[in-house]
Amino acid sequence: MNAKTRQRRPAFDREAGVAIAQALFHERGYDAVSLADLTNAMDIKPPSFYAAYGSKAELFERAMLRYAQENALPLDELLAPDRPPAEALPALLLAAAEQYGRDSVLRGCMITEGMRADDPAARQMAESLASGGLQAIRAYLDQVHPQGAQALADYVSVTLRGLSASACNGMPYECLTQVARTAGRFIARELEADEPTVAS
Amino acid sequence: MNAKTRQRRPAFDREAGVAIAQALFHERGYDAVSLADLTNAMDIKPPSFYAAYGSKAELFERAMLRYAQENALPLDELLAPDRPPAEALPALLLAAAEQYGRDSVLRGCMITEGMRADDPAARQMAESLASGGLQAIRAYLDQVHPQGAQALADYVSVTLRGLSASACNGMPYECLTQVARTAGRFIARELEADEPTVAS
DNA sequence: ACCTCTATATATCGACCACTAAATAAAGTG
DNA sequence: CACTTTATTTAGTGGTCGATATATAGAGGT
Repeated sequence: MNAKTRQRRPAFDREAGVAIAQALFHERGYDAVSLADLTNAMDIKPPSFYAAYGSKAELFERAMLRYAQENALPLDELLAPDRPPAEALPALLLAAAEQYGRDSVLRGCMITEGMRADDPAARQMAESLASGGLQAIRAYLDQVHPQGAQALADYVSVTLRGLSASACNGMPYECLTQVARTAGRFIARELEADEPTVAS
Repeated sequence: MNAKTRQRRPAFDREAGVAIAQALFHERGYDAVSLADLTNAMDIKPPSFYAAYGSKAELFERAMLRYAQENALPLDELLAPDRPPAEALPALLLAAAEQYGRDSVLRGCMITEGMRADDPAARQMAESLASGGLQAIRAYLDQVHPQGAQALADYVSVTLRGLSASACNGMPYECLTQVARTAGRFIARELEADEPTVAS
């Protein structure tokens, strides 16, 4: 028999596959990454893919969770309750802009952009993850700036979305950070207008 | 022969088809609207579609042009050269927020969101159309506020993108307009800090 | 009435989509 | 070693994608 017998690779690293998927989904978005893209990048066949991850949407969720653990902004530190909002919010915006524009290929916030997927399941996963961050901002502002907390949180949310979308469309790093500094300066000025001096 | 002979409708209204396509593309985005969606909504068959519009991407361009003519913000009036930027830019942001959140189904800016299409041709068409609006903002600021015109234009651009993306993801009308007013107030405060009184 | 031209209808096209049934090679277990 | 389990392989599923070849029905001119 000169017919070459079927060969089989050893089991592939599932966590490494999640990392590969994370990069692909972040770079192109959920809908633009096909199963063939994923299996080619991981060098596996579709049945191995489904045995390991269940479905494209489930892998997307694992990839977003991995992104959140590795790349999410340290909201606990940025929005520490003892930090004044006139300092914390500008720092948050600047940190976001720096991360969104740092890498030339992985641009914007993977979770924010994941909320625009055409697939409803993938979109809800992203929205669920994103709501956690927004709630953290809201909770921080409820503590340190109760009057107008919702309005400020909404302003920050819209600005973060604009930064992520602009980063995805190629706005350069310096431009993103300058916009973030501008918005941060605006916020600080607004807050200092309300409370020029500390109470105690 | 009892076989029913093939029937043929009279020629369909091509401009009405563009209007239908405009609504579909605006509501769901370029990639999420299929040929079958378009031909079903127009009540025509694919060959009629291609005879009339050439391709899905060409129809998307016609739909965006129609959107620009009908729904685009009146930048000429909003950014009239004799209007002070502390008044014009807040008005621009508020007008955008009102339009992006007015309709419950046609949300956000069709052109801004079109820039996120997976199809490169469709994306470039949208980017080309959007650059016109950004250039108008930039040209206005070069005239009325030459120092820091680019930074202000970038800030406005990012805010507009954030408003459009937030509108698409369901942020309510009142929330969008409040954020726009907040950003407008920030801009006005910044400009009045630079030029507290008029020179002449 | 006859012919011409255009736009329609039928019926696909090949490519790609996410996903899977059946067979088999490797790894684990006694 | 023999046996079971697990994960891989090959080879496909049915469906949808954007786009089209061919035939024919209608409109208009003469």
